[in-house]
Amino acid sequence: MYVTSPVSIYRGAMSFPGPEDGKLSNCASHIYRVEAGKSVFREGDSADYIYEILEGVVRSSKVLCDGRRQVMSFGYPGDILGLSHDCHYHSDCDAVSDLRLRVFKRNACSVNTAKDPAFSDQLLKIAAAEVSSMQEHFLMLGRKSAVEKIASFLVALLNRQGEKVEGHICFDLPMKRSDIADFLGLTIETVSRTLTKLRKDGVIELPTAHKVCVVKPQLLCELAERDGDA
Amino acid sequence: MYVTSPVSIYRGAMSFPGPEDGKLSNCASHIYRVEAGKSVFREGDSADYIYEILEGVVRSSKVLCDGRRQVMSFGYPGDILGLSHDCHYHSDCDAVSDLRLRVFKRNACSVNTAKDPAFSDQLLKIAAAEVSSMQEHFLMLGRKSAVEKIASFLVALLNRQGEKVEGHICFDLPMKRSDIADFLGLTIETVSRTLTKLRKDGVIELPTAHKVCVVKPQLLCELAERDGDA
DNA sequence: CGTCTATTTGAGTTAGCTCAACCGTCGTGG
DNA sequence: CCACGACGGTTGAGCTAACTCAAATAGACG
Repeated sequence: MYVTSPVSIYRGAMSFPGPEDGKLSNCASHIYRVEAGKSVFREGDSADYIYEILEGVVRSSKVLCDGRRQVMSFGYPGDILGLSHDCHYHSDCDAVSDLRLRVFKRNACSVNTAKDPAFSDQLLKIAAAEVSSMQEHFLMLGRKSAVEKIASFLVALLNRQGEKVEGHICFDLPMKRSDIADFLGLTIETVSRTLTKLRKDGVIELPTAHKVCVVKPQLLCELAERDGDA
Repeated sequence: MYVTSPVSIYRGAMSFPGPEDGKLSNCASHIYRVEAGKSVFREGDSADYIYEILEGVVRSSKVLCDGRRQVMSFGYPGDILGLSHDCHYHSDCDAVSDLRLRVFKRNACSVNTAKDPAFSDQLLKIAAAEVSSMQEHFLMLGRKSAVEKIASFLVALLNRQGEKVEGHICFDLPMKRSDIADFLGLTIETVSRTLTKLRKDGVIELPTAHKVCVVKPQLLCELAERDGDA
């Protein structure tokens, strides 16, 4: 019933309806590059900037004191990072791949970056959409099996990133298995085993560990919703 | 490290920093009552109104086609219900107890209820706070044990609702066990067993099934973060 | 070629689930 | 007034999906 993207729309962060570069362009901005593996900002940092992803993939996460981690979202081009209701960021944000970001300076401790009603309204819409998609993620974390979680994740990436390659729909899986595990509330072993199972069942192919080709998209979608046993 | 409220701030919905009645009062509004057990709105309904809870507790949830349910949040007085980025609500919303709501009419399909920049900015702040607190819930759903989940839940209610009663801090638990289970991603049996365990360990008392007295708040907070075995 | 890290695979364990029985409370109707 | 049924909550017993621990394999890089 709800196979809407449980990825990409989950950042620590807000999402644009589409990668419509320039929506925020009425504000002073400049371009910022971040190398894969480096941090964009940390939880608790002064939230001085809002970022729009132009290129690359980011990971937004939180950690418990004992090291357990929850990845909140993966951000893709078009997504917005760094909205906060107070002066500080509320999650860590790291570059999964090399990034190109557009940076907007915030006004002191205001949520908005500028006293521009249209801009504020745009951010509100983004925030409301964000809440809505986070709710999908709740369903996944709380109520889905490992197979359903992995399938849902792949379907989301497929919808966001998929490209036709000789009959199959393929996409990159730039993040590590541990990132996927922490996103779905699983262990790396379970992620690996489940991907292997989907491969053996002929649902997907894994040309490399970071490349997925979906052989049976229909079946994958069904698995995302109900834990079929075929 | 993060024992901030994983409840109440999670509605399908947005939250006020505090129960500051009247913040939205620049808009036409009236009062609406809903009986315990009745629905306020359903997922997919036309999102014509935004609600502020004046009295009572609401449950916001989503269901999968096979009936599995995830409760997103419980809303308490001061919380805002019904924000949407498009024309429809994105979760079901039901009265856990008798409600008194303040109702605001939305303008067509705009997120905002009125062309009022200050109001819009207020909603944005609420939405950003909402996102931030939903992230805490992610950590809980994805990474915490049953004891930690229940303890976190009780701590959140304690912070929001707790009142001193002869030494202990007590509060109501108006929702059913199944609501708690669907909120925490557990079964009713596990919720019941875990509450019993906390009672037997002397952490809490349960005068009735819907009343909690916290005997050892400090210990409860520790359990909320790390699954101690005492 | 060797080292380091990521991933996969295997074997055994367990937290939480399922199924089932039981109990208490409350409202209804004889 | 009491019997009865419905519903919500608790408790028990056994099962299983996912976890933990451990080892093997595969790339990536100097």
